[in-house]
Amino acid sequence: MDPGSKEFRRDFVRSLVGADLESGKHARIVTRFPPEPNGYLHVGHAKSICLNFGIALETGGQCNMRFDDTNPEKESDEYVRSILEDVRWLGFEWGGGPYYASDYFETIFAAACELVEKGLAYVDEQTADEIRAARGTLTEAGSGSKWRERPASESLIRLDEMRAGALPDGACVLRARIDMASPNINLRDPSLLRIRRATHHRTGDQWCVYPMYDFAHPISDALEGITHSICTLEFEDHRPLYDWVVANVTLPSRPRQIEFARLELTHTILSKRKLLELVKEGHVAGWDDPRMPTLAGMRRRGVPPEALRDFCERVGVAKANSVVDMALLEHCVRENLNLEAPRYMGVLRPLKVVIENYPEDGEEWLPARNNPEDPSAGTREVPFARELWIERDDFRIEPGKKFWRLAVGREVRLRWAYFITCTRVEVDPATGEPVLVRCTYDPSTRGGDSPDGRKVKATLHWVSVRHAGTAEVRLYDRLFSDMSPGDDWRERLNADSLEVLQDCPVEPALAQIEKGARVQLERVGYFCVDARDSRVGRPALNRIVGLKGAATQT
RNA sequence: UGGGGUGUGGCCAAAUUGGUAAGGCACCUGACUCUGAAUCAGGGGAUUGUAGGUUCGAGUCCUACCACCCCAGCCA
Repeated sequence: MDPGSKEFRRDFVRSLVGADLESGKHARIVTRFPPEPNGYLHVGHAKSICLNFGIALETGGQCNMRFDDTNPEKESDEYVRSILEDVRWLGFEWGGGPYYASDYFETIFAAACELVEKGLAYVDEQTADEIRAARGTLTEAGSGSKWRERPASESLIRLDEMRAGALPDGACVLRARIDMASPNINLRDPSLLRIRRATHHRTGDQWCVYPMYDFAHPISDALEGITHSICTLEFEDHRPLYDWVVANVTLPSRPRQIEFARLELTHTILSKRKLLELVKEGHVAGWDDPRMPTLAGMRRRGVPPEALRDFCERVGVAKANSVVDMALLEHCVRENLNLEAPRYMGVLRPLKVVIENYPEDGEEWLPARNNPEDPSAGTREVPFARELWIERDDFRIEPGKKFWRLAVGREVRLRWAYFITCTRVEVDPATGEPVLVRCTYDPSTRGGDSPDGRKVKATLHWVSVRHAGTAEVRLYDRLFSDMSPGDDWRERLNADSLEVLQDCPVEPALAQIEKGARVQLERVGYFCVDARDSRVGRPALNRIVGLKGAATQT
């Protein structure tokens, strides 16, 4: 793609990148996706992944997969594995690597020495509390540490002791000497290195001094030749510090940081802390619960990665914090699945129908299109017999004006089969609910069309009682009833976010479907055959998303 | 309160050097239809945060104000 083209410059980040390419500032673009391996990836990360990998793909550059693993106490190998799996699932590949900030610890330490030698950093022996107290406030300047002016040689010795493990945790910290009176608090002599005796998931006990994000990130970027370091808005006022490091440390390149607004979605929460609480408190079944906005959850739910990528393209990239409507994600999923998902018939809440003029032990297999949107998907055969299951919602004892499905005296079509007319209904005297619907069929309408051209208003899905397989159906819905759950999200959990239906009759072909398959249950919605809980002959179907205005209305 | 950002229809989001508000989602209507889906065709909705100013003309320039977000970790 031509980076100068209007098509490429869809958003302000791509515009900046395109300009740098056109001006010749960079011959090749290198971006990076730098998660900290301390949690699972969610949709918000997907936006960043699509942006960074997308730009690399579109410009013929590269995007490095890099772990920002500078805080051993919170990070683990389990997270790096899940993150790599999620990125791969989303559909992206990285050339070299994956890279790790921890691979640069030696270089970062050398950079620390360089800064000290230049008089741009010093080892501060105040306690964390003292440092905090001296930092000042939003409106008052901070004051310099008594160690601020100590000779470089002295700091260098301390620095070596820090690295050698001669000093206890918290004994001192390396600080940049910038400006204690800066209105930007990030510039009031920020900490660069701290002592932490913790086993790192990759470097083990090799180090007891670890760099802070603000120190490690620009150096990591520069070492990898990153041209554009794209991050979220909250790092905007860290940019002066990022630039300070890049300018004052001897580095092979000068990356540029660009910030964009992170994604937020209605009806869910995306903060790592809240997601963790959701899991820990048992509101969901785990990180990959299909209701979770995590990539693992969405994958389990059955969201196609293509749909998720499409969604990320559609939300756009800008600097205004915004909350995207969940409906957009659902739209992307439907649009993808409408073309891709083979159709089957299955009944969620069964009601028995007897075709009284159909032979007692009669049976016939009728051809059905697998996907009306895609002729190449072919056809399959569906068994028809005298006793059928239909959806309870498709029958009404007292049909309203707007209800045009089955009722006594009404004629409807059974998908791919026959026209049937309801003659009477048997009702449970206790509840008043219909328990059996009696109908007659018109043999001349075999296949679903009437030779005399008469029309029916409704087409119902159905399953032969005798031939039915059974499935467990999990109806997933939005995790929160409220558009923006906020901090009292616990009170806004959607009590109906999961409804499990056992023994739902499904057509034989569906009972045999392979795990992981995504299908459409006609007139009901899109489902994914759960990879974990399905058994041969008894699939567990996760609802990905319902059909628009599904068959459960008046 | 200091600093850094952002404010365009319900939700996102465009708008070359100021020239008289794209598009998508959502919603509504009609057509079509063997999925009340899809598809197709229409439609409603914006005094572009507010108030002034410059200009023949401002979302775009100037001034003031308001609202919201981020920052005082030895987290990222």
